[in-house]
Amino acid sequence: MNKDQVAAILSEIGVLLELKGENPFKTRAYHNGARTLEGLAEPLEKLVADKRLGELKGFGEALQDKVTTLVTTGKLPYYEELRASVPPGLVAMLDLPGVGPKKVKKIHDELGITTVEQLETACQTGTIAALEGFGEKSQQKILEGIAFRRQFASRYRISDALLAAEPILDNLRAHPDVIRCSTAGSLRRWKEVIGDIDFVVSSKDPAAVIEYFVEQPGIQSISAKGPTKASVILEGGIQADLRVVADSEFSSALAYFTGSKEHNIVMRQRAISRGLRLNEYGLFRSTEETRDPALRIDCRTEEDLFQHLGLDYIPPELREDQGEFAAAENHTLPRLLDWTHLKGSLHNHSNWSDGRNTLEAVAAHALELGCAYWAITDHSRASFQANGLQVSRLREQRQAIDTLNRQFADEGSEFRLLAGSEVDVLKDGLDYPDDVLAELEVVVASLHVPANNEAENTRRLIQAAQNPYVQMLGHPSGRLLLERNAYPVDLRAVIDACADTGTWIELNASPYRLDLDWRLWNYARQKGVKCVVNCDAHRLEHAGFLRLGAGLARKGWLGPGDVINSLPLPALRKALQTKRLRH
DNA sequence: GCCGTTTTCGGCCCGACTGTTTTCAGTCG
Repeated sequence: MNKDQVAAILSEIGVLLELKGENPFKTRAYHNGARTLEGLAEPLEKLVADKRLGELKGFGEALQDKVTTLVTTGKLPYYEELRASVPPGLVAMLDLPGVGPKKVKKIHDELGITTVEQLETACQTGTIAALEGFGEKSQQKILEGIAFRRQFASRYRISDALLAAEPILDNLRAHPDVIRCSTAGSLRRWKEVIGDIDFVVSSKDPAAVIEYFVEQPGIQSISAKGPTKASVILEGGIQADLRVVADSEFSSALAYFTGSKEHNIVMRQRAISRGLRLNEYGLFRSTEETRDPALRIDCRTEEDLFQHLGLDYIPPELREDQGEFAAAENHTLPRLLDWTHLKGSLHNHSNWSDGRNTLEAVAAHALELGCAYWAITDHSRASFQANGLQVSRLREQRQAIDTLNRQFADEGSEFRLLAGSEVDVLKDGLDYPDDVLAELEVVVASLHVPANNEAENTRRLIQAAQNPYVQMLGHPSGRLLLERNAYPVDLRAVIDACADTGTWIELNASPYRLDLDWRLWNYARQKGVKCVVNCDAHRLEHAGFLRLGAGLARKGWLGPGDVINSLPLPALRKALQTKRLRH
């Protein structure tokens, strides 16, 4: 068993003990142990073999024994017994908002409820509201939480869809009978959440391609298989549809299956107004329903298709009927950001707070990716749960960063870490005083504990934007895709305040966030507010989120000129100073 | 369950929110 597997089990033991009402310091010992293992620099097997587990902070006799057993035998009787003694439904209840271990325990102990379904029934009959410590509102909130989960049962974050789709696309592309192929649908439009994956392929031998498709690795079941289309369910539950067409039909099929529905309606209307007809089989010189090849206008590519309808090429990300037609007619579509324009990320964590990796490892990884800079913005002190930095540790970290940067300079490297903070936006202001913020190169202000009140949250974010040392607001809506809605906040008012104060807004590129939402970026751009595409990286591989964030920036009509971290380091340093110099 | 001694057990434990309370418990980040 490797360290991640062992850490997951320690963490689960912690959760199970919480549900049993164990001493909270004991449960925390397990959670702490899990986190220590996750951040381990050397192989856990070696540590166990050398009997050096006791050197780890927080590893006493009990944890050393349990981890040693897990690593050497792959099993732990204590864990298995514990797990058997707690109904799995209780663990699932913990995912509901406002429901923690104490409440689950009460629901279980007093009502004998062991599943989420039973809990739902108990809410509907008013049994939960009658429990001591609960009331109408908690009962309602639990019901809403259950409904929310059900509503998103077959929705997937774009990162998961890309991970499933790209290997299949690569395989299709390599197949000898495939002429052209692409993803389509919401995935190609780069929606943050998708329902299913669509592929469009052109081929002279559709049957061969269909056969090949349904035999791809990672397919759980085949739901439909015909001469030109097939549907499968992938492991993980995502449905994937393949449509095979003749190569002459490829551009119109691709446009048709890419959508959006609203975009396609306007496209067809434009065709009709020109005495043409557009459908998935082509663009035809007729207003009648037809597939007659003699009437088809030759459109080899989507570019041709748009051109025949009097439009510049509209990138798939913009096909939402959100103003792209007017811009394509007037030749004012923006030149969109490409993820290779990005030179680094300005909001990231290290193991000084809740990140997994050391400063050295983070810097080495960013350098290897070809970044010019990478900001370290660990949590501020109020984020206690994330091991937020007291001022003294913040200054200590700054020294460590300076030391690393001197090494880069000595080696002749242009790469630099930037010293910063993700400072909490608290009820009465920021978590560090201005003189401390002034010492930092990069300050991201984030609201982690919102009020249940739109005006109040809006006020706090605007106040944060007004601080001269805050260059940008982090994940301004607080949403977690498919998990939690945004907190109530008037984002247009916040954007206006950022425009007034010269504050940037983050496009948090974590697949759970993708926040600020793409729907608001065009508004922000028109107001002159700059975007920063940030990874919010907590481990090395999160640097890959830059690609996701760039996709969503494109969807928000942003070009390289709108995105601060497309600037090279000297220009970036200057931009970081702009707001401060005004004071 | 761990730590650090005051060498045998007490302390560990931020800040803010909601909802259920009438001064606080539970939850969350």
